[in-house]
Amino acid sequence: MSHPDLFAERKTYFVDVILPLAIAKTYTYRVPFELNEKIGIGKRVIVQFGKNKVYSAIVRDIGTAAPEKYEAKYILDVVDDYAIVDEGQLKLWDWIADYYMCHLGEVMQAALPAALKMASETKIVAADNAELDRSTLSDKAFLVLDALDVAGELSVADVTKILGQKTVFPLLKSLFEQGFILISEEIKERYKPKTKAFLRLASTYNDGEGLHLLLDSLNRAPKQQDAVLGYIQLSKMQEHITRKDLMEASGCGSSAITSLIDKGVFEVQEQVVSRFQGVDVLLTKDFTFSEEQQRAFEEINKQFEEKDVVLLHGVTASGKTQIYIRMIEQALQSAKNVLYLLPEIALTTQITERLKLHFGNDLGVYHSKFNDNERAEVWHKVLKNEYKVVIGARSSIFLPFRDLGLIIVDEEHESSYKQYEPAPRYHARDTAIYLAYLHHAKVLLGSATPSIESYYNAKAKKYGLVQLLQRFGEAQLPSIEIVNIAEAARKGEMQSYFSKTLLDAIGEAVSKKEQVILFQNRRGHTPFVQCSTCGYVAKCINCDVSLTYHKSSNLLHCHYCGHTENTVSVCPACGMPHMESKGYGTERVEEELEILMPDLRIGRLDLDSAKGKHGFERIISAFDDHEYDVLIGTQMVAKGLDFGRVSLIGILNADTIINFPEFRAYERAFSLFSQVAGRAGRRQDQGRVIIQTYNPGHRVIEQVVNHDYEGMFMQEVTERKNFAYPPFYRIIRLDVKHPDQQQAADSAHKLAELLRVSLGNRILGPEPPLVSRVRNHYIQTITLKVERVNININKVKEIIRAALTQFELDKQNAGVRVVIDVDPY
DNA sequence: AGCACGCCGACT
DNA sequence: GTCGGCGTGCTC
Repeated sequence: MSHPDLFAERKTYFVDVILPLAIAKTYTYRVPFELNEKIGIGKRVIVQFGKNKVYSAIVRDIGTAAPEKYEAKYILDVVDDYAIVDEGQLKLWDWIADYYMCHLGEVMQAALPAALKMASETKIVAADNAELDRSTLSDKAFLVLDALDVAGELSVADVTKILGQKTVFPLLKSLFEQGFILISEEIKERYKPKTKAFLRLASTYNDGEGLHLLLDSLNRAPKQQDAVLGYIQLSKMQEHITRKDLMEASGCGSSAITSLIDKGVFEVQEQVVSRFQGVDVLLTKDFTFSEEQQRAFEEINKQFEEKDVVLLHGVTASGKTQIYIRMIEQALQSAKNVLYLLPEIALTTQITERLKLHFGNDLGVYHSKFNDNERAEVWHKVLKNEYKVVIGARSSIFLPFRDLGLIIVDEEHESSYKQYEPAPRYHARDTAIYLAYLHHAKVLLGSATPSIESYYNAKAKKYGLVQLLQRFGEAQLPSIEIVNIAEAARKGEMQSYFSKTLLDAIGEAVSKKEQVILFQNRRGHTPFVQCSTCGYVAKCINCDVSLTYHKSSNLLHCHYCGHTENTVSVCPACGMPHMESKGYGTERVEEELEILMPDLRIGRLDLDSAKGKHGFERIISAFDDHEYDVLIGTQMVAKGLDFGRVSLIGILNADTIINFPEFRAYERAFSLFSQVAGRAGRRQDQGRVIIQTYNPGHRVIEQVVNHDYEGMFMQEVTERKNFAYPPFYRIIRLDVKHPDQQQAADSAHKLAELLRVSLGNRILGPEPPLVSRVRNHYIQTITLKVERVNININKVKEIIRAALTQFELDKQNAGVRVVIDVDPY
């Protein structure tokens, strides 16, 4: 039977696709007739690109005009039955590529979890799912699984060979979705989540009849009967029943239960349980607002009537989280979805647990410590609108939201919202504001120490502003004391890196069974080793930085490229055996404190100790369980963690942070110290903070002591205005990189001149950055400062693009890489 | 990003 | 004489 009208309708379609590559253009492919029905914007298609590379690309546009200058290749297949990104998301991608001056393909790379980006070199492995039924599978699927059993791991290209066909993605996709295979990324997990074994009655006995039969059959085992009856009783009251629960409730012993498990009456189910159960007393499911919170909540809503963005400036422990929860509930009531953004590091902790308590299965969590299969799963659930609320880190702005009503950006000032490497170098807070605009949603920014930009926008009435300047309940602001290190040393009151004041305070706190956090923003043992005879400093062979000694590995580490080398006792430059350790990182602080106070139980939290999927949580929960008296850490300890028993915070050396040569140094120091200080005394007692410094009179120190955010802000604003920094100017940074120092300098110079033609003295540099060589590439930085008013930033970007095109045309700049960072942090 | 094509040095 | 170094340009 033929359908003539259908044939008459047969059109040839061409699709523009986004490839997951750093390429400027989209590429046009031809759609074979048999795929006409399946094609759609936002679906993945399999295309060959170049000689023998196959990618999954995203359809961006569909048209009917054939390209004139070349013969379009056919798309090989359509992977998806439904679009995995919608047009709104594609608009967001466009915006990011345009605003942050990168390629669409790079945005796609950042946006999609790897499991949705299958390419020919992607590895697949068999899932650990022996009980899955293979009998319904097609011959081809069977063949793939068989091969996997033998080889353990296959690349997509291998599968192509095995099957002798080009289009394997739909098959792999269906195997992935049925749980037969995993897309290999991080399947190895070092630390298992905490699980508990629960009992469940086998499903055959779940109905009345089955149960009767069971009880009859247990006639001669009264204890087992009791156990089953006890289970039935318990299951009416609680969802999860442990062996222990059942033994207590039914009065029967362990052996009766074991027999029942052996008989298959009970099934044992391992369930992941939270490590943070019952930590929080402030936040039970039905909390009541303080008057202050109620006022803030109402105020936010009022501001939202006029403003799309509201900044909630609330001191630490003022109860912002409760307000967020109310805001979320409110959005859900109007059937809107919510995105709650947090910095990566704060996310792995208590807040997630609290929100879980509140929103249960309506809550999705998304961050980089999830392996890729988990991320793909969240993606699909968001797509199907199964989550009402998503809590996530930076990259969760890319999830395929349906109908966002509210985006919360918590810890709005956090620099980790900005992605450095690789492109897209986007700022999740700023991107979230655009995302909200696309959804006609509202944005609530929250911070105890707002970024200068956001606070400025609030003061300028661009954003709404709501302040919450009292701590919740009884909690008081901590008292902050300053110790002048130079003076203490003169009086002989310094032992190693600790003043007498600090040591006494530690002793006192610990004797009261309270806990202490010590803050030293440097990891490793010794930041550099130097020869005391000739001044030689051990440096990285690839980068222009000193090597940090790590005691745990007994190696010198480069924190920029990861290079390590052996330690030396004899100076390689002058041959004298006078290599000395200079400075101190967290490892050394730990070591010294152990010597001074041997009875202390000391934990350490830094990038090194928090490695692995659950490394961070392991340390945090150990500290929370009071397995340590003291936690020594880098800025990781500052991020949104609440510990009820911490009464003392020590900042060992404030000066390294304050004196960091960067225009945001004071702002950062202020917020970092305030955040760290905020960890002290979150309950009734006033916490105590001790800051050791060589500059006790420094204005930032004084502002921290006086909790004077406003003062810090006013002074910063004045300086930023005088020296042409944000929020008054935009900054675009261009890093010119080349393995040869002279080449990097020459090319950077040329590029700067090209830019100056139109942009004049808005162009600064080139000059070598703080670390002028990384991974054997020399760097020259050109900085562009553009007024916020009266200048069309898009024109400026056009000028930059034109200059870059011209720059690349010049053969003398061959091999030079230019990295653009818009709004660098 | 990958990969082929292409033009100059140390080897069978 | 060739194998192979990675510089340059293209991929629908």
